Amino acid sequence: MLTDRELLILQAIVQIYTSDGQPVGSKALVSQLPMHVSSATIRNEMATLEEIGLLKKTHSSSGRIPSIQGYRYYVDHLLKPDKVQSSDLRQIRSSFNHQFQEIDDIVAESADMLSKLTSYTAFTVKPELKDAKLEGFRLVPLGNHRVMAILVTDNGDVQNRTFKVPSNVDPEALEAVIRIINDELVGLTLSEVFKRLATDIPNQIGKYIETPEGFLDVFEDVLKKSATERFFVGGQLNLLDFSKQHDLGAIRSLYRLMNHSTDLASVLGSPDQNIKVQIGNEITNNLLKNYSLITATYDVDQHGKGVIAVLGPTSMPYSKMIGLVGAFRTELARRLIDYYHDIDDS
Amino acid sequence: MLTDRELLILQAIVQIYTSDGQPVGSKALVSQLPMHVSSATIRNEMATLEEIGLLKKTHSSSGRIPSIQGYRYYVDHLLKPDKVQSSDLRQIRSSFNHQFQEIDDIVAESADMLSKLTSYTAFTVKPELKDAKLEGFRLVPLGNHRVMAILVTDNGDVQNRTFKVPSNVDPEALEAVIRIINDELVGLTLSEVFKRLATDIPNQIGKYIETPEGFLDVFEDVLKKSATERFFVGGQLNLLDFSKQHDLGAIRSLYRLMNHSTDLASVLGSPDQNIKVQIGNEITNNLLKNYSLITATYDVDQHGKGVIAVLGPTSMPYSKMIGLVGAFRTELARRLIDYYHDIDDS
DNA sequence: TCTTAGCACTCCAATGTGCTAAGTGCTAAA
DNA sequence: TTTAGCACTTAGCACATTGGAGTGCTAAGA
Repeated sequence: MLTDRELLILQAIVQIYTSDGQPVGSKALVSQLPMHVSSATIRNEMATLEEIGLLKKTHSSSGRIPSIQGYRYYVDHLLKPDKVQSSDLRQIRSSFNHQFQEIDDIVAESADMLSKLTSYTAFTVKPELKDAKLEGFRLVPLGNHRVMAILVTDNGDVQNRTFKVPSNVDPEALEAVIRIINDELVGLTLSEVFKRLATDIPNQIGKYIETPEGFLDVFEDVLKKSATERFFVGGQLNLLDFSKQHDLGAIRSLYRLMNHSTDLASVLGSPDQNIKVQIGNEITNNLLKNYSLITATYDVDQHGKGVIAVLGPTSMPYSKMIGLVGAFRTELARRLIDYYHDIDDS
Repeated sequence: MLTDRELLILQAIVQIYTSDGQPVGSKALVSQLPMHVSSATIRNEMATLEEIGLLKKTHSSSGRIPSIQGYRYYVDHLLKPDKVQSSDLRQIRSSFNHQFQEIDDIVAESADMLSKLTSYTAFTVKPELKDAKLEGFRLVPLGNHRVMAILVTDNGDVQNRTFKVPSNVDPEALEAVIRIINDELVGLTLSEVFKRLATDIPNQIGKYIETPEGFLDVFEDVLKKSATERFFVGGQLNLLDFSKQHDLGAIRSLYRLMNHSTDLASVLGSPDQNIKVQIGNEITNNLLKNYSLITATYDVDQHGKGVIAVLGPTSMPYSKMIGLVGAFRTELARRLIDYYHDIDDS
């Protein structure tokens, strides 16, 4: 069990180190602490904190910096989120103050905004579609045997994809197929749609089209697209600033990671209600073991839940960041609820 | 006028420097030249070449490196394009050997491929659409007063955008508008379409919709999208490798440049038939004054012309790069002609 | 007149040295 | 338990030293 003074020292070291990046020595710390003790005393306390594993040194005579466990302890027990600066709040609100035509625009804009506010790299994930219902499916002939497939879900998402149909498929058959899909699939949730596509639908369609597989591929493609295109990244370049390692190979892999939606999905993980802080090697992905990740869900009522996240150095100012992420997610949720409100009512 | 020996020396220096990156000294050069002369002779020749402005030193007692003019002279008079390696050619062809559904996929893939082959940053630009004709325009109602506008041009390009219509617009009015557009605009070139949109079309539409401006905006948006989304970039991260300057600000601006289509348009310039090499400050954009840019057009017959480009260090191996770019553009053109062939015939 | 060996000179890059500032651990006294 | 004092460690910086690769110049030879 830690004494009050040890807690104070740990807290001070985390705060100082995360704000100026320099290891904290005993003398410097004396002036920053509320009570008056000598530097020697601090040294002793530091030594015990190091023994416990909450602090470490960069070299044998250096000041102390928090270890992963030190950050962990700080985040779990000592931190209280900063109130977000009113200028930041104003900036968020004004950037949300546009007329957006599509959700994607809002969520993409959010990633940029969040990265600007934090000066780290930010991720945003659209509200999950799993429970969304298929609201409409259209095939629009574009001439020359090309067709655009459009899929609309009840939470306003629109996906499309063009493809070619074999020249032996006649327009009436296509009409019939659309009718089947509209009759059988519209109104179901997307996961149910997937199930049906794997079971009875191919047979029904097979009556009209000789090789239904190709056609179903298109349908699945569009569905998959709406699953994979949920991820947005902002401030990718900021990584260059806060990533001290100048190992180009590592940075390159990171960029690849950030642009690969399935990898991102596994990193951002399954949303729970709280703001989650993962520090260093606590992050599942090995590439990120020298960074910290703050994730939070946002809740758009009946339209599902999405995720926002900030990736920065382990030495980030956690209290500020957590405050910011917390404020941002409520603003984003509010904006999206507005958006859906407009759609539903019009 | 340069003597044969001076030419040989210039050529050798460019080749050595572009392959190993080290300034070339007189002694090292002796062993690389076909004839036998002493290092002192080389030194004399180098001095005159420096006087003319084709070589320069990095410091007073360093070996020589080519100046911008030196590269220029080399590229204009001494270089002959390398034959492209058969492994590279195989790689290009195999990557083109897929079934692509959209031109964009082919052109985007090209940018990646070209950057991989060169290990520099590559740009590809879709064939120009200016003379393309509007082949079809559709408005597809998606429910909840949302509509998707789809625009098809005769060279196979498909653009789309969803938007909301005011709730006081009734479906029949929309039908009427589509009919007007199909009757009046389909078949015209895009530039003619733009003209009509600025003149008489608003009046005609005004009969059916109270505020035609919003609607026309959408139309223009879609047209603009097809103009701005012509640019693809591959291997952006390679910039980190070959850009020796570790000035993060500069790199950041470069990334911004690469993702800003109008800036890119001005950098890549107007295509002419030859492969064009711009070296250092010959490039119009100041940010690129420490790089070299190789641009080439590719010709897809009646479907227009596009551009490919490679951005690398001024000390790039020009003969290899020019050979590669030359081969690549013919392969790309061939692949696109195939693509259009499939569309037109089906 | 062109080429070449020889030599003095220049500069970079690597290495080593010395110093300082900031830090530590330990000990003994308060 | 706290503190002052002291010996010790290390990073970081400024500075000097050195070796090597290169140059330009000169004078002699072809």
